[in-house]
Amino acid sequence: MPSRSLLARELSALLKVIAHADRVRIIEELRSGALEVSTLSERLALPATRVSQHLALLKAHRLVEERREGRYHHYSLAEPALAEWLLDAARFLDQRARSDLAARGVIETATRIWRAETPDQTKETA
Amino acid sequence: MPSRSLLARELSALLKVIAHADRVRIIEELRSGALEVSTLSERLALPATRVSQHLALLKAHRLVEERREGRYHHYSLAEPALAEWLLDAARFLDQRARSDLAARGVIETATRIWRAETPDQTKETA
DNA sequence: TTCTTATATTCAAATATACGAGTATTCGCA
DNA sequence: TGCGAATACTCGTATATTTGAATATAAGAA
Repeated sequence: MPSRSLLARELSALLKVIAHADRVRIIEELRSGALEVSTLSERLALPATRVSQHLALLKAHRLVEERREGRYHHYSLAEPALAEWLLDAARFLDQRARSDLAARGVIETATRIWRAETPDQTKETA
Repeated sequence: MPSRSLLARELSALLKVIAHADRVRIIEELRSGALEVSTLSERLALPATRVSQHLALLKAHRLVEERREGRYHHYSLAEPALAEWLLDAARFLDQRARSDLAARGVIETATRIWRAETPDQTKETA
């Protein structure tokens, strides 16, 4: 029954792609729609090169899609639900981290913002 | 506003812990209750040493809990919902992998089994 | 065409992770 | 007490990932 371990391998590969602070932030930022590399670079305070590299990886795994328009490349989530699923993982954070973040209201705020900013995104899985 | 990037770091750290085929399988196996290292070792066809190492990592991040009983150490998911959340990620797998797995019915079967085997687990977090 | 901006690619060094082998530790039993 | 089984820990090595710097491409403006 290698199909089970196959699924495990696919899932772990997927998680590996997302498991980077920069990429998590990129997915966060893309929750409400497409953005260019330069915009992401500003918002996240990261060099554009780095953002570009992360986006290339995310794109290679079909987590984001690229739409070129002139010299700007717009990136968007292939599955907007990904952002919600990801934030949902906050449930499983270590208690210390969770209470720390909860104290600052980060998770709650993020949840509210994400849900508010992506009202219909979940439906249109185009 | 470093709280956002703090959340991203915590989430990525969490994903990093799960992002290994062996550990995904361990989480799968633990979905229906506690198991010993030796049982996991058999079921997954992995050396016990390796299983033990993975469990130590999962435990360090409070994803699993240990209950010692004699010389057997029973491990269980700290949050049984983790297994469901993880399987849910199959939605975001690359289309190629997804259709391959779908053709074999792996995801559907797994979903059914997992849901069926974990009816009340969500409540008894002991 | 030349210049400028936006994004990609390549390379090498630093860092992190995975792995097995060997060695502890802990427990139950005699 | 001593032995064997179950699990944990500590290494060194192999491999993978991350990173910035440098270079390359692509598109619009002059």
